[in-house]
This record gives sequence, structure tokens and C-alpha cells, in this order.
Amino acid sequence: MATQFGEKVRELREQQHLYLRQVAPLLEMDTAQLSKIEKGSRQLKREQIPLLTGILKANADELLVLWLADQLYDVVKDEDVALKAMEAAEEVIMNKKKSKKK
Amino acid sequence: MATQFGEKVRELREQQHLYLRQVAPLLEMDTAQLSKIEKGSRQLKREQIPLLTGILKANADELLVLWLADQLYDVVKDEDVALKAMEAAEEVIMNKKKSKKK
DNA sequence: CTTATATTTGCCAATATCTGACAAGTCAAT
DNA sequence: ATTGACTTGTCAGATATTGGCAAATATAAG
Repeated sequence: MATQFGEKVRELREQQHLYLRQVAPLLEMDTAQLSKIEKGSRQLKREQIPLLTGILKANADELLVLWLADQLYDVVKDEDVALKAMEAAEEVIMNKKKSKKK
Repeated sequence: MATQFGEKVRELREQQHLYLRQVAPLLEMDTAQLSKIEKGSRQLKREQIPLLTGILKANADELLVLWLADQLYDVVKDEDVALKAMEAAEEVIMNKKKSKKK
């Protein structure tokens, strides 16, 4: 249930001495939703990550990477072949990268 | 649009000299759907993979791994930090594995 | 023990996304 | 021009996710 992303958000929010009730409105949601996001039972929208990064003064891609990692983990979490699948996906990504350098 | 999974399914289906119209009913769908799956515009349901593996005489986890890899790729395909995210997710998986060996 | 503040949880209507089914389309061979 | 294999478009219905509120819980203070 807990997510890397949610845990990091909470950690950063507490470091900044901010309450849910202060941060939530900046993301146009209520405290209940943000609470659920930190607890991992809801997902923040991808496009809100940059805003949250600013609010929490996180460093550049920190939150994005954790958010993505959570999504990836979700896909394979119950699979015996999780790591094999990850490697297969990585290869595809690396091939794309190479060929994008037209 | 094309998927590794879809391409492999097509390849295997042709190797077995089977038509869409023969395979589709075994998966309880129509040929249009199966066509889209091979083309990558629709997803086969996770739980149907073992059945399809049998039908196409694929080897054990081949199709499952490709199917999962496609899902993973989908999460990060437009992200600059795709590989970083993959590595972060891999670490989580490897830690789970270790701790599961109670 | 009551109040106050912060957070969490449960619920459900609203919205978004995915799927199944069919019809119509292309393409190649005859 | 007909047939067979496959593809594509559409759309209602099924599923899943979200937003928002209200009630529950937790902690601290008085």
C-alpha cells in the first residue's frame, strides 16, 4: 500500500513544516486526497508533479522518478518474472534512445 | 503502436498456420479484437496469457514477459528519466525478493 | 473529560478509461 | 466481381479512478 513517492512527499512536507491543509489547496485538492496520496492509496496526476516539486522544494527529478518507479512496480509486483520483464523493457528503451539520435 | 507482445503473437500464430478466426474464439473474442491485440491497439487480459501460450505453443514465460514489458514500457515511454525510474523500481523488487525468503 | 487541530478513512456520485460487438473497410488471390 | 483474411471505426456498456464530503481517529492542550 505504501509508496516510495508518498513517503517522500510526506518527508519533504514535514521538513518544510507544512500541513496537509496548506499544501492540498495548492494542488487544488482537499486534505483527504493528499493524505491518501501520501499513504499510497491514490495517485497524484503525472502533470502535477512539477508543481508539487516546487512546493516541497524537492530536487529536480526526485519525485518524478519515485512516482514512475511506483507505477512500474505496480505492473509487476505480483509477477515471478518481474525482473525479466524489467530487463526486456529496459532494452526497448535503450534501443529507442539510440535511434532517437537521428 | 506496435507491441513486442503483439508481434510475437502474430509470429507464433503464423508459425502454427492458424488464422485469427481460428484463434479468436478460443479466447472468446472476435477476430477484430485479436487483430487489434496483435497490432498493439488493445491489450490482452493478463489472465488470458496462459491460455494463449498453450494455443500458440509458446514456451513458458515468453509471452508473459513480453506482455509485462509492454506494460512497463507504456509507463515510461515519454519520460526522460525512464531508465532511472526503471532502476529505482528494480531495486524495490530485489529488496522484496530478499525479504520474502522469510 | 472537553475542545481543538491534524490526519485518516469510508462512502458514493461523477468522470474517465477500457472493452465487446458489430459493420464496413482494405487487400490479395482467383 | 467474389471470396477469405485481416483491419479499422464506432459506440454503448462495463470497469476503474477520482473528487468531495462527512465521520472517525489521533494527539495535544486546557
